Amino acid sequence: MRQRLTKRGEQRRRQIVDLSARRFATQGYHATSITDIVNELKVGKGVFYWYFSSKEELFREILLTAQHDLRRLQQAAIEGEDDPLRRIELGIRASLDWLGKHRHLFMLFHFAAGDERFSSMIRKGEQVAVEDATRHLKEAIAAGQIREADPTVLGHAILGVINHLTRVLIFELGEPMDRVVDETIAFCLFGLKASTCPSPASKGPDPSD
Amino acid sequence: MRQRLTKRGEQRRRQIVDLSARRFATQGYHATSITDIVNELKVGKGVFYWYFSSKEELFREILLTAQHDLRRLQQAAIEGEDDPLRRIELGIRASLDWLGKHRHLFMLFHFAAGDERFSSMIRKGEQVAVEDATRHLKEAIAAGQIREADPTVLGHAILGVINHLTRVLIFELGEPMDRVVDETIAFCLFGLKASTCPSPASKGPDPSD
DNA sequence: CACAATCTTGACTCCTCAGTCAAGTGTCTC
DNA sequence: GAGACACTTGACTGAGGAGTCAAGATTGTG
Repeated sequence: MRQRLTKRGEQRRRQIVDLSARRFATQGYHATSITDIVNELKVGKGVFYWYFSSKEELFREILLTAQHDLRRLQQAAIEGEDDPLRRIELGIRASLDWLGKHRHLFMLFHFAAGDERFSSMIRKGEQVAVEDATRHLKEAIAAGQIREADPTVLGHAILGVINHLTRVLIFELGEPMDRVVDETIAFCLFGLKASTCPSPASKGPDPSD
Repeated sequence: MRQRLTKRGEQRRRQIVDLSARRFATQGYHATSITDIVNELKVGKGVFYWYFSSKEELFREILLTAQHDLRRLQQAAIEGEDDPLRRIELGIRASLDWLGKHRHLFMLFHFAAGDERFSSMIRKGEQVAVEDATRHLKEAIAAGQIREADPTVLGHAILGVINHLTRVLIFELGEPMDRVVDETIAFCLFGLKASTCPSPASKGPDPSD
C-alpha cells in the first residue's frame, strides 16, 4: 500500500490476492490462515505482511475489486441500449454472467454478507447496484412499461432473485446457465402470473386502488 | 442431551440458548465466546459444557429450533385454505411475520448461510420450504392461476425475494412491516409488469394452451 | 562497485478461546 | 440422614492463529 512496488512486487501481491480469494472461497475465511497462504506460496510469513497490513485488509480489497469489476461489466452491457426495460434485462444477464464466471467471488460475497465486519461493504455495493437500476426502473415506469411501484423496492427484489437463484440453481443444483438466466428474467418481469397478461409494453391504465 | 434434566436444569439450558442466540445475532458467532456467555450468566464455564458438548452443537440447535418454529407457523397459516394461490400468499405473509418478530434469528440464518459449517442446514431448510411451496404452485399451475414454469424455480425465486426484501427493507431501512409484505407479494405475483392483470385470487379461467 | 531500496526469512511473542477436570454444592429420594 | 444424581466451580491445558522483527538476500541505480 504505502511503498512503491517493483514488477516483482506487483506480481507477488497479485499472487497473494488470487490465491487467498480462492482459498477463502473454498475453505472459508476463518478456516484459511495466513500461515496456510504463505505455506502454499512457499514463502516466509513476512512476505504477506510486506504487502498487506492484515488479513482483513486483504479481504476488503478482494471484495472491493470484485464489486468494481462486476459493476463495470454491468455498465458495459447496457451501454448504448435505449429501452430502459431492455437495459434492466441486459443488466441482469450481465450480472448472472459475471457471477457464473467468478463463482468463488460470489461465494465471498455470500460469506461477507453474513459477517459483521464485511456486511457493510456488501450493503454498500448492493445499494450502488440498486441505485443504478433505479434510474432505468423509473424511466420504465414513466414509459408505462412496468407497473407503478417504488423502484428501490423493485431493484432489491430483483437483486434477491438473482442472488438466490444463482446460488441455488447454478451452484447447488448445477443447472445450465442459460436456463437460469431465462427463468430469472421471466420471474422478475412476470412474477408468478401473467402469461395471461397483455403483451409487454401496454400503457398502464387504472391501478386498483 | 444425554442426561435427564431437572426443572432447574431445563431452565438453565433455555437460559443459555436464549442468551447465546441473541449474542450470536448481535455480536456475531465468532465474536461471541463461551466465556462471554457464561460470564454474562455469572456461572462457571463448566455449566455450559454440562448442557452442550460444543459451541457448534448449541448453534445447530438454535438454528434447527428456529427452522421448525418458522415452518410450524407457515403450516398453521395456510391450514384450511383451499385456493392454492392464496395458500402461497398466506405462506409468504406468515414467513414475513415470523421474520419480523424474530429478527435475531433471521440474522442467524443469514450468518449461517454464509458459513461452511452451517450452510448445509440452511440449504436443507430452504429445500423443505420450497418443497412445501411446490405443492401449492403445482396446483396453481394446474388450475391456470399462474404461468407454467418449473415450480422449484418459482419457489426459490420467492424465497430470494422474501429474504432480500426482509433484510433490506425491514432491517436496514426500517420500513413498516405491512408495506414490505404487500410489496413482496406484489412482486412475487406480478414481477415488474402486470398491474394490468386480473385481480389477485380470481378463479383460473382459460389457460393459454 | 557501493549503497539504497525492495523483498524475504522464519522463529518468536502474544493472545484468544474451546474444551477439561477434580473437587465442591444443591436437591431429590428412600 | 445418607446416598445418588444433578448441577456448579474456575483454574488449567493445549491448539492455533495473527502479527512482529532483526537479520539476510536480491534488485535497481549512480
